[in-house]
Amino acid sequence: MPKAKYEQLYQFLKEKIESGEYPPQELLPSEHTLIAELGCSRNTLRRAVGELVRAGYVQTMQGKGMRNIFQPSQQTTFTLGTIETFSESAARNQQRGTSKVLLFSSVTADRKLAEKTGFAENTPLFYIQRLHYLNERPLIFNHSYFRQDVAQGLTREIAEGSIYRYLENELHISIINSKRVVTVEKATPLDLQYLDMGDCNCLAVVSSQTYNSDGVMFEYTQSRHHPNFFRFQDNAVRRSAAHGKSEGK
Amino acid sequence: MPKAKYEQLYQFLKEKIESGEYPPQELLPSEHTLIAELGCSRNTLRRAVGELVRAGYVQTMQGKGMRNIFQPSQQTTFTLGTIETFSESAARNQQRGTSKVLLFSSVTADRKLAEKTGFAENTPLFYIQRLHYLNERPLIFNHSYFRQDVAQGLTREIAEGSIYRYLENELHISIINSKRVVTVEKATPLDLQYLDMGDCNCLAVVSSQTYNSDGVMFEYTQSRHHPNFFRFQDNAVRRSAAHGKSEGK
DNA sequence: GTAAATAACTTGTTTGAACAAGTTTAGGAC
DNA sequence: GTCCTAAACTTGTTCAAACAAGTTATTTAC
Repeated sequence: MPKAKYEQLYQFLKEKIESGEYPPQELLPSEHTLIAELGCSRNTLRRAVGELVRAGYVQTMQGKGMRNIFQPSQQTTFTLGTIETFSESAARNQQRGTSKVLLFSSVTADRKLAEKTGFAENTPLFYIQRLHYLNERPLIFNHSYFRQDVAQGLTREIAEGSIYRYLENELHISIINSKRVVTVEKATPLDLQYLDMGDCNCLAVVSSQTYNSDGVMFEYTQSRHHPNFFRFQDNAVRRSAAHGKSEGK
Repeated sequence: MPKAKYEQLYQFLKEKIESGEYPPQELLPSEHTLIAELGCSRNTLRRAVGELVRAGYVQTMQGKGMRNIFQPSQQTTFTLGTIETFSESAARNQQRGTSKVLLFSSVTADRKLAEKTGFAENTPLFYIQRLHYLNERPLIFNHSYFRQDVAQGLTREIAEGSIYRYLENELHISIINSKRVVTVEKATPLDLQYLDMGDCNCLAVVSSQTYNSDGVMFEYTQSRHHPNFFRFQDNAVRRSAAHGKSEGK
């Protein structure tokens, strides 16, 4: 449902690449050709191409062209750069995700909690513990804190479903961006109790601070992932690199 | 040394934000104002702003403006979206990084190694084990594989210094992009031997496949990070989100 | 005073154009 | 043939303009 033309072009080219319509490791048609083919301006095409580069589908080289570098192993559970809920991500991978609320409570941020989460001291918060299952396996143990004055009317029943749907559709809060940090931590007794971790004593922890359109951080969530099923993907682009000389053929 | 104007504007605004010249949590001057102030076109300014958004410095809201959401805890050891060598990253954090080559050898990819790395079977490779220290502490155990036909003339002496400097400056190879995956793995006896991990039996593993301008993957590196010192940072932006309504003041 | 309509902002998208810079191809001198 | 040069590509950057869409402030009608 993207209405922006550059989003449509991005999706269109992405699907053509994924389906193998453009031969792997080969150059795509030039900008000039694509513009004529797709009926758009150069700027709009380049915007779509820029996203393909960031997503790791193509690499562009000044003077040469753009090369298809897609490899079909890319479908993974988690992607970077976008905010996705657990259920959205599960659906995208055609797997069944379910969630269980272990705890729904109200707390006030003390010094220690304020330090950890980034909320101001004495802020009234909802504290929610949730367990996420993928195909009946408990994989993620979630600790979430929501500002009570922003997430007004949040209940345990809502948390059983989708909190974000409530925030966006009912409260009309717009989620803008989320700062995330991935670390590795020792497992707590609680982790060991709920996640079936075998003999691993560490897990992957994704801490995220989420902001709304007023610039206030309204959510802090710590997602503790089962080590064997955690996978974070990224494509890095070398900035302002001198491009290589041709080697002929 | 960035010559592109939008890069200069990005750096300029980034530094102004970091130094507190723009008040935190407040709106920055409007595009119109900044254009007049900086002497550039709207497109060029917006390109710089787009990078600030991706880097998590500002959030933009249609109709409202752009808000400074920088928080000074952002200087960490590793960043996403860019390719940095260990020494570059250490220097940026004003810490002393040293490296030691544990093994320099030639191998040929068998089926298992080909499966793991993504190289074709029977590809001649350099296999290098390196240990990276930060402030005398061993933190990263690196397993690198380089295609011999691309990294011609690579020696143990070069690996003691900077491999990338050799590839870029001597061989004139241009590194374009790198696909990375972060996972958590059980520590091997080798990990335990070299990294002082205490009672943790898992570590963070960053596997990366790096491509040159000919689209050939010439490097596969598995970086095994000490769990207590691993930190991966990211800023996610909610795509095509409906922006929130004003709440007045 | 209140509320609706309007104007004046803000950022978001798209187009067109020109030039810069890197690569490949074609042609010419020898 | 070889080598150099020039032309014809390619992508990269910057500018200018117009309109769309969301928000805020102002004006107008009652």
